[in-house]
Amino acid sequence: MARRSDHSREELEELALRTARKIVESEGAQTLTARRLAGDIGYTPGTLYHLFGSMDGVIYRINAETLEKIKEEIAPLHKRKPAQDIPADIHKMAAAYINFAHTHRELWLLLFNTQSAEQPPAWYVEKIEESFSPLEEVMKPLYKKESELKLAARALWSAIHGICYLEITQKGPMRKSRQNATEMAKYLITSFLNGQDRAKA
Amino acid sequence: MARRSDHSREELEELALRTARKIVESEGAQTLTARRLAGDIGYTPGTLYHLFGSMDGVIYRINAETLEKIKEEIAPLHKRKPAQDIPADIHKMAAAYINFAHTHRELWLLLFNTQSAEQPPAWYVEKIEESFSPLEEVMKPLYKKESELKLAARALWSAIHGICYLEITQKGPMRKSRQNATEMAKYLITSFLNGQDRAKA
DNA sequence: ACCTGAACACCGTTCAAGT
DNA sequence: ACCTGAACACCGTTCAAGT
Repeated sequence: MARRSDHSREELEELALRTARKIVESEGAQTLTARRLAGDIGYTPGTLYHLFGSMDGVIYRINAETLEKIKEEIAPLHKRKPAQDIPADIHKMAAAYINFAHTHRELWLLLFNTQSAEQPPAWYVEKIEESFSPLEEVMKPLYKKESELKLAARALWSAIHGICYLEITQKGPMRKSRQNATEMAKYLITSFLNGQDRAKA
Repeated sequence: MARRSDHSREELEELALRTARKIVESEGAQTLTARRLAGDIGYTPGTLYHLFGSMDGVIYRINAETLEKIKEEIAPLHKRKPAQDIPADIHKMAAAYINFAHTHRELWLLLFNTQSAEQPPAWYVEKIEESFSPLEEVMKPLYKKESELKLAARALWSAIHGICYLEITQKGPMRKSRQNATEMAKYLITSFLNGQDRAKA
């Protein structure tokens, strides 16, 4: 059995989170249990509670990392230097989001398809808002009013997410095919942006 | 203890499903367990496996009922007699959907926020497709090509669902307020339909 | 044939006791 | 202070045995 001298608290937390993420990625969210995780890192369940407070605490930490990764995948697609093609940037972001959900299916499901008993901590809610900011930034030039920007960006983001979610979970009316979610998102974004141009004209 | 003479198989199934739905509605999906449900109807867990095969089997049956209810709430909002105001019908359907999710929160979460180990049975997949048909029907006059109708209807439905889902689960970037999901859906639908008109013109 | 009841192999979580 | 290990109160599921 491992002893406290083996790792500092920080090292132990990192080891636990890395191992937990590996379990989820390779065997799904269902197999991430306190006993399994503790066993894999050579400690007992009690240690996890000492470090993270609860299993939900572990999950929030993993999900925060996943949100960070999503943001990293999406943010660079906003090229601000040359003459901006905003619709193209939005299309790229949506495609990157859908692609992330497919390539990191289990982590993405842990993020969106898990219900925890606890209320999410404030730092986690903040992470959610951050992960979403790149789209709002790209869309900024399209709106004069801050309130309309927020409404439009959130509505569009939720829409893209919904298309992705129903495809991945197979809980909506659509066939199993990766092409479809991307295609739907493309169609939706194009129509949405067209409609907004028109409303302004 | 109850005996087989007390109920026919059909009666017993109905009793179990009615009781299960009541448990979910009043105490959430988490409290629906085999032992709890069996206890509430005066039988043992084994009986539930005899009737439904598994707890997932029970959940699919409840979810099928919920899909039926959703369809019932949404279908009548399509008034086909007078001069049709298709956008108005779509707005009403979205509002009804979002309203259902709020008034039947726990049943709606059981439908969309639960991951089962089993593959959904064919009759359940059929139910999903059916529940979604009213929107496709309303949108039909807007499209010449069947394939575009399908793409547009599914994209829009998924989008509305996504807006609703992220509000209810609080997993997306938005504040807690019922007004917001409805408002976002309104904005999205209006822009989407505007954009499609324009693409056709 | 229908249903039980006990068992199997697990859960999340807590906390006195050890080092 | 850190971690254990045992306990508490549960899970879903199976299946021989009873009626």
